[in-house]
Amino acid sequence: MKFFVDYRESVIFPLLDKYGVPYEVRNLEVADYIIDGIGIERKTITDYLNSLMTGRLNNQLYNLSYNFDLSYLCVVGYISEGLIYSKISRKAYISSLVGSSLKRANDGKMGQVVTVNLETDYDFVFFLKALHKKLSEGDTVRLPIRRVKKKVVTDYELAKTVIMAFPGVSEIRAEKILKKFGSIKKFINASLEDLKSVEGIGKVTAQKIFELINKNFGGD
Amino acid sequence: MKFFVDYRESVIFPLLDKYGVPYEVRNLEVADYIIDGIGIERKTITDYLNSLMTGRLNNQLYNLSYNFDLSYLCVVGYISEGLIYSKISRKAYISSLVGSSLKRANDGKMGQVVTVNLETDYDFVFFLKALHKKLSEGDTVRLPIRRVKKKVVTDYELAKTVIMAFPGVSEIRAEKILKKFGSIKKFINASLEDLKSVEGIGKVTAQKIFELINKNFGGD
DNA sequence: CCTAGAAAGATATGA
DNA sequence: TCATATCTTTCTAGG
Repeated sequence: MKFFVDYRESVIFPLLDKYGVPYEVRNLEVADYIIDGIGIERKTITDYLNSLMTGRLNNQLYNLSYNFDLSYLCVVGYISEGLIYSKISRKAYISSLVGSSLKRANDGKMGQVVTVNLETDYDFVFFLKALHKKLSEGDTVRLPIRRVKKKVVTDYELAKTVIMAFPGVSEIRAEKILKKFGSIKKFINASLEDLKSVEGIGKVTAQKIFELINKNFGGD
Repeated sequence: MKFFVDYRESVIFPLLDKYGVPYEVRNLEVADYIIDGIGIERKTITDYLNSLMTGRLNNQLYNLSYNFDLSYLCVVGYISEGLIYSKISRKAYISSLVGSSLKRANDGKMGQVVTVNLETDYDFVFFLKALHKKLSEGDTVRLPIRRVKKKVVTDYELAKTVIMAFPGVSEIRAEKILKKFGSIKKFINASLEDLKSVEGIGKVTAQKIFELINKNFGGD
């Protein structure tokens, strides 16, 4: 997965190198970093407070929101320290946190900007690394499988776990499925009608399950 | 505008009084505070790190996301200080920030959870006040909250998750299985020989998987 | 959330 | 086919 860094972020390059984050330098227009369509803007706390004062922050948030479905505004530094040397009040800073998360275009269709406070540039690089890793793994989203904790796991529990891995199926439905079809194989080979006939599974869930079972991802 | 506070948040009551935020005490199920349909959960940094360790944080984030289009997880305290007295590594903490912002339901339709770090309970109360004020003013266009356009969870990921639910199969093997068979259905209907022929799956694992797939647990 | 290390199993080799 | 050694992956426990 490509990880683009704006050439002006040269202070961060050595840290990226040090912590083994592979990147490509570019001249980026709207953000300092882009990973997989997600924009990241890095600001020191001083920068942040200044932009807040001049009103430039609003524009930048708008740009991020306009250009990315999801973007991060990473504020690097210790808040209290930054506030000491700034004319901005603590109150105004906190209000800005509220404002940035609520702000939207009138059509409500713009992207979410998430403001993150990180203490140091090291933290920031770890943040980038974690983001890069998560996105590469596609792990952002996989639902946790509720594995059975006990040491001795029965086949019945294992089968249930497999069935619970389908979207929209939790323990109760899994039990009903297993009761109705008897085995994983029979469940997988069930028709859409059969799936719908399970108590607690409606047509939407049935459809989703059915599609997932049959969907082809290539293969030999 | 109604501002509901859970009765367990009594430590915050005096501060709310002091700073003139009008509220009503309730027994709230899914959040500590609710303003205009927005849920707010307050956690000390210690709580946050503990929940992270036990995995409870995931459930709580899920609940927030499930119940509110927009919700805030407010972490109160100094991160560095919290980390000193915790078994969680700094890296783990930062990764958790990434994770929480990316977490979604598999259809991408759930609410956005915004994690905010605030240094003190005073800051937290200012945060509430600012939020209450902004929402009362209605100067922010809030709804509809953006829905993620593309599926955040691909079907491929879901299929992988299902396959990973089998004992002895984790990410690497799941990918190889999906690559070889192409779909869940073909995998489930594979012969023992076919299973064994997947790279990384020997006769022991193949046998276990095969038996689990075909084992009958009764059924109608 | 991460990391480390144990445990389990896969694969390669040689007889 | 089996025994052995080495390597990979999974999975759990601990931080």
